Amino acid sequence: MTVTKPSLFQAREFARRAGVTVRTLHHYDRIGLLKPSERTAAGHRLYGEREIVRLQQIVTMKFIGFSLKQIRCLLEPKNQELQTMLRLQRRTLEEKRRHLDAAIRAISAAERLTAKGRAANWVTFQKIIEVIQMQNNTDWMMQYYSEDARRAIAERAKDWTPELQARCEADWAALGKDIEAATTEGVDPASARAQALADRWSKLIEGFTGGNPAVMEGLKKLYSDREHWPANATYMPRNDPGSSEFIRQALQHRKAS
Amino acid sequence: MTVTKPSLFQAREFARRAGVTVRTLHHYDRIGLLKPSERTAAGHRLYGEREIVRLQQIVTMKFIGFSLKQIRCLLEPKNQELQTMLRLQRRTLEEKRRHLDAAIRAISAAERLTAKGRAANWVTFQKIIEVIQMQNNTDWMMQYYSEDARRAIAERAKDWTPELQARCEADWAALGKDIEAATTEGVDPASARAQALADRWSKLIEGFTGGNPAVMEGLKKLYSDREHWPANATYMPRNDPGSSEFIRQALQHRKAS
DNA sequence: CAAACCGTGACGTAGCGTGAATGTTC
DNA sequence: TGAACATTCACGCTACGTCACGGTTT
Repeated sequence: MTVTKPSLFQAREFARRAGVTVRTLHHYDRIGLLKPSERTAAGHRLYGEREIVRLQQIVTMKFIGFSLKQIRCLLEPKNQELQTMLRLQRRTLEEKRRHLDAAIRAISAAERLTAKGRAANWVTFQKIIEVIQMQNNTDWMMQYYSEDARRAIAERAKDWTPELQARCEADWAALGKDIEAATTEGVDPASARAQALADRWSKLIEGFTGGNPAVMEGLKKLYSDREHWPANATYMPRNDPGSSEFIRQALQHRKAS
Repeated sequence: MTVTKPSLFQAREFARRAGVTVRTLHHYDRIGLLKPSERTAAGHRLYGEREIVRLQQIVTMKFIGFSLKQIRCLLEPKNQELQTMLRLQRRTLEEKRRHLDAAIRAISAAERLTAKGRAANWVTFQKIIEVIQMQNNTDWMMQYYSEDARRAIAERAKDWTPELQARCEADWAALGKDIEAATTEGVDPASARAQALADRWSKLIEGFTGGNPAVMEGLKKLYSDREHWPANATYMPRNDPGSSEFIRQALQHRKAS
């Protein structure tokens, strides 16, 4: 009769089979995630078939991005909430991906700018990130918009290509830089140069609002409620009140004329 | 005459402006990334305008995903390789995003399977990840394909939608599961059931090769060179030689008939 | 006997969070 | 004088990598 082969593996071979290191096995042993089925007299670890399966499961869940603690929990036989955890984990990963995308877009924009312009400019770079962060926090910003405004924004978002987005980001960045230069040089808000800047500003704003008064209303509310912005919102010109004040004055002069 | 305002900030206020915590400032101080411009007699930190700029730069680069060590290096005035670092960092982030995408796809596929099937099945899950990992390591696998084969693969990749991909992943997963069941039950490779499995197998293979002999040649080389697969390649049935052996035999029987 | 394996510590990593114990400023 | 600041330790966390030192297997 055929004897069921015990098929025990030493650490090295066992680790190779699953694509992990021996140190990893030690670690999993210590934290109680995966213990050898037995030990030799000298204390060498021996793993069996069941351990192979378990290790594969562990590797699988690591790929999904679960922490070892979560994995230990999920592998308990009584545990039935894998479905729930999968959903949650997917949300988490999607969140991370949004951040990654934003970072990549920021770098790309910066590369384009430094490529055609001169040396890398920090202010420009930060402006870009402000804009991207803003786009990223769309959900939070929406609370400032009325129903009408939201519909209008959603409508315009439909034909909003990545190229358009990049273009827009670069424009805002360049404008921010120029305004900052103007303020530090002490340019008069009534001067022609300031008026040109104000023009570019309102053009860009219009590009976002689409001329819709409801959207502009929301935008105004958003900006005047500065003190309620989330603490981590470094992405708006709160650190540079000079620029927005400058634009405000320039716009007033334009209206007056 | 107007005196230039010193505008010094205490830790709390300074941190709030940049959206970081006081502890973070302590940390940056200790590792020499950002030191206060001065201290009060009691040792309280005081930060000036220049530090504001620097902190913003730090936050910006953190957003991009640079490590504090890299940031410290990049912020040295003599440093001129920002361009290079940006390019590298983008590559890194894109790599991470690929992994994230793969993980998300894996979860989605698993969710679909567990939704219509019964409880979550680990074997199925792992099969999915094998396939996804395989897709992910396209670059490495390409070395096994001839010029012709690569062109053919690239051609077919053009109309390769995510839906198709998901469908394909699920099919492979299901097939892998069924084969495993058959082997453990000791099904005869010559039996009708085994032939059905072999049929499904070759259909899926054909779906990838498109019937192109060059592609099939490469695939064969790839699979026969098992010992040179990267150590971390848990994504191929190396741990389950039984299944592939079973299919090999079943296919031979089919040829013979 | 030598090579190749095994074991157990124990420290290092990144970027802070979170106290604890204590002094300073308004 | 009390509240709200500030300071410096110092341990905790993730998932192992990387020695160091010494025993075991073949």
